[in-house]
Order: sequence, then C-alpha cells, then structure tokens
Amino acid sequence: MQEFILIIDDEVQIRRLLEITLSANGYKISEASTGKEGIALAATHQPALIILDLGLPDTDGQEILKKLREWYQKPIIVLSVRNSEDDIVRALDNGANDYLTKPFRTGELLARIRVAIRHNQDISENPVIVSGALIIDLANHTARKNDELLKLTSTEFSLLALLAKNEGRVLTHQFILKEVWGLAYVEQTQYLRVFIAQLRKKIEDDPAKPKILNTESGIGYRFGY
Amino acid sequence: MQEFILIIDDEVQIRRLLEITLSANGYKISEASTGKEGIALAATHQPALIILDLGLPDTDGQEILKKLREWYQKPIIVLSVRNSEDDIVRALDNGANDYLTKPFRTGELLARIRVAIRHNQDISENPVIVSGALIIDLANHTARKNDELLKLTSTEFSLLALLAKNEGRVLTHQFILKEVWGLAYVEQTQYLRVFIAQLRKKIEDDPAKPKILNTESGIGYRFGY
DNA sequence: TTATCACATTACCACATTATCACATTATTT
DNA sequence: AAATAATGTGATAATGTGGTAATGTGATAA
Repeated sequence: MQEFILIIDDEVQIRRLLEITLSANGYKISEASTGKEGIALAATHQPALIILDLGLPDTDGQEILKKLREWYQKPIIVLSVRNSEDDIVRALDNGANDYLTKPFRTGELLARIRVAIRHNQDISENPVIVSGALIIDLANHTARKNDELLKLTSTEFSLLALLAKNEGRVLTHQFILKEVWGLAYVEQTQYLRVFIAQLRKKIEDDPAKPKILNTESGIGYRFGY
Repeated sequence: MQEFILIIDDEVQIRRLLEITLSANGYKISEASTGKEGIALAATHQPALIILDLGLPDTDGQEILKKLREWYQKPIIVLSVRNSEDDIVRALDNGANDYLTKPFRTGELLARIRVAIRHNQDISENPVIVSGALIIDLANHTARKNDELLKLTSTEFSLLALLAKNEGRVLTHQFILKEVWGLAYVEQTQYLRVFIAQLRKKIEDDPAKPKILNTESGIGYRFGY
C-alpha cells in the first residue's frame, strides 16, 4: 500500500515544494489550504501522516492540532515560521510528533517523515483473519464460511478483506471507496451499497439482519462487534 | 513508574545541565562520557530513553547509534553541534528518533523527550473517554455502556462526544450548537433539547433523573459530576 | 457468434435520521 | 404561591441515507 500524506498549509509555494519533493519520494499527496478543509480531508482520506503549518489563516494551528488529535493517531509533523520555545513546546505537548521551523531543509524533512512513519509501522500484517465462522485468507484471496469456500469476485474480496482487517473499526464510505475502487470513486457510495449487499447475501445468515457487515448510518461500515 | 534516562556526552557542562534539568522534571539519570561506556550502561540499565551526543572522543557517534539500534528499541535523541543536513539525515536514518543541535533549549528538549516517551507507550491504542460504565471511542465513532454497543446516530454521537470531552464542565447552548450543528444553528436550542432527550433515553438508567447528561438551567449542559 | 461473468449504473422503495411543532413538566423569579 | 421562563416529551413531517432489483457495458471464453 502506498503511503498517503496530507499537507495542510496556506502558502502555495510551500505546498508545491512539498508536493514535488514528496511525490518524487514515492508518497501520495493530498492538500488543504485551511484548517477546516484539512480536518475534513484527514477524516475522509485517513492519511498515514499529516504535515501541518501552524500559521493558517482561518484558525489557530494549535487548535487544529488538538482537534486532529482527538481522533487521529498517526504522525503529525508541524511546520512553522515561529521559532519560539513556547510555540514548539506547546505544539509537541498538543500531540505533534515533530516540529520544523521554516525555512526547512527538504532532506531533513524527508528523514523526519521516515522516522515518524517507521515508528507507526510495526503493526504486523496477519495473512489470515478469523472471525467466528468466517476465515479470510489474504494471501490466497479466499474466504471460507463453515469450512466451505465462498465464491467471491475480486472486488468483493478486497472489500471484505479491507473491512475484516479493521475489525470493530468504522471505516468511512470515502475511505473504503478510495482503498477498493481508487481515489476517483470516493463519491460513488452507491457502488459500495451494491457490493455490501452482494457480500451480505454470501456471508450473512440473514442478509436483512447483518451481524458481520454492519452499517454505521451516515458514516460507513464496520466489520463485526 | 519512574522514567530512566541515559546521557551519553563527553562535555561535563552539558551533562551537569541535563542532570539538573531532567532530575528536576522527575527523571532518573545515568551518565556516560564515552561511547563504549554508554553502550555498556545502556545494556545494564535498560533506560527508557537515551540522549546521545554525536561528538564523542572515542568513536563516531553514528556508529554508536547503529550499534545501539542493533538491540535497543526505545527512543534515542541525538544531540550535536553539527547542523549539516547530511549529519541530521544520517542520524535519523540510523535510528535516532530526534535530532537537536547544540546549543539547545531545555524546554524544547523536555518536550521532545515527552513526545518520544509518549510515543513508545500508546502504540495502536485508540483515544477513548471512559466515564463510569460509559466508554466512548472517538476514532471509531462508537460508544459502549456496560460493554454493549450503543446505537447512536452521528449527530447523537458528536453531541455525546463533545460533552464527554468536557466532562464536568458546563457547555453553553450556543457553544454546543455551534460545535455540533454549525454556526448558523446557535439559536436552535430546541434541537439540543430533543437530542439530549434522545441520548438520555439511550444512556441514562433513568432518563427522567439524568446522572450523566445534566442540565444547567438557563446556561447549557454538563457531562457528569 | 453467443453465452457468461464481473462490474458499473440507474431507478425505486424502505427505512433511519433529523427538523419542527405543540404541549407537558420543571425550574426560576417575583 | 403565582407568574414566567426554561426545559422535557412525544408525535409527525421532511429529508437523508441505505438496500435491492433490474439493466447496461465490456471483457472473455466457448
């Protein structure tokens, strides 16, 4: 899976610089120029890391940081022109993983991004997910229920696998669509409904009363719990 | 539990400064003035964090870093007079968690130590608010009471989360409306009454005698206390 | 070619959620 | 205690969201 970085900065030049540098190093990018937009994008895109400029026009950067940290656990690297110890300490104590003052050196930023992501990556991937009577084999792209092989199409399988990998967690429509269909499809929530329905027919005892693939109305879907 | 920090630095003044600052902040200290000594102490004392000066007399600091990282997983913060990008990137890629150039500001160092230690503790744990039998998982948009999942709509959830995040504090009607419904709705106090009632039905033992979602007549609502 | 399959797309219906209102109840003030 | 203000409650309307079936499309294989 490609690492996905969200840049929240109002300066176009900085965004362009970061965009070029980061994509040249194999990261995917999304950008926001205001705090509000940034929070919205973070919620829908679930980036692996956020680069946050403290000097945004709409809101105090420290407040955005706090808001993000209410639910966002992955690394946040703060950029700022401000170099006062107070700003730095506050940002770090508000949940930032690192703090760089502008102008920054791109090589150093990249190294600090690697540090931040490296830390977050030691969650080992389990090739087989077992949940009740369901057994999902990620490596073989097969799923079984009560020991009988389910006939799943590849889209159905990746959808099921994605949800199962995040058992108990609510995944937003946008996130699922992005992961399974790709970035261009984040608006097509109806695809998702169709495929959820198909999966339920195949794996639920009573598709009308799903116990495995649960709906979180207005938000997304959840596997189990 | 007392946090234990190992300082590897050959300059006596720096060691003394760190010793005073860190112990004043509740950390226990051990010190080494050479790389060899440092590695030995790290092995015997198992510190929660290491502060490593790159400019040691006996060995190249980067080499000590690599040696430590062969077995030592906890945070290492590098100090150095050298400010070249190359040094910084190398240190970070060799496994340092952070890099500060001398002279450093003690408040910033302390904040970065907190970041490093904080990081090492809460790997993959969700931010949850626990209040009595209620457990609110902000990242997952789920809430439980006595271990059973509550069926909350997204508006109900954000209202509950907002109040719970401010446990014990009175939030005014206007503030709550602004946060949950948006600025245009600060006058619609009736929305709030309706949704508070719905939440109470779902989470209070006796909705008529609320113990969790309390009314502050004429002002707003309060979670708990 | 036809048949088949998976996915895309649409239309429609059902249900869940939210908004709104009228009225009951409770709290506060005089 | 009475008057007034504030809050709670239940019903219903309006809207939003999700589920399902049917159909279109394009690829692939018989």
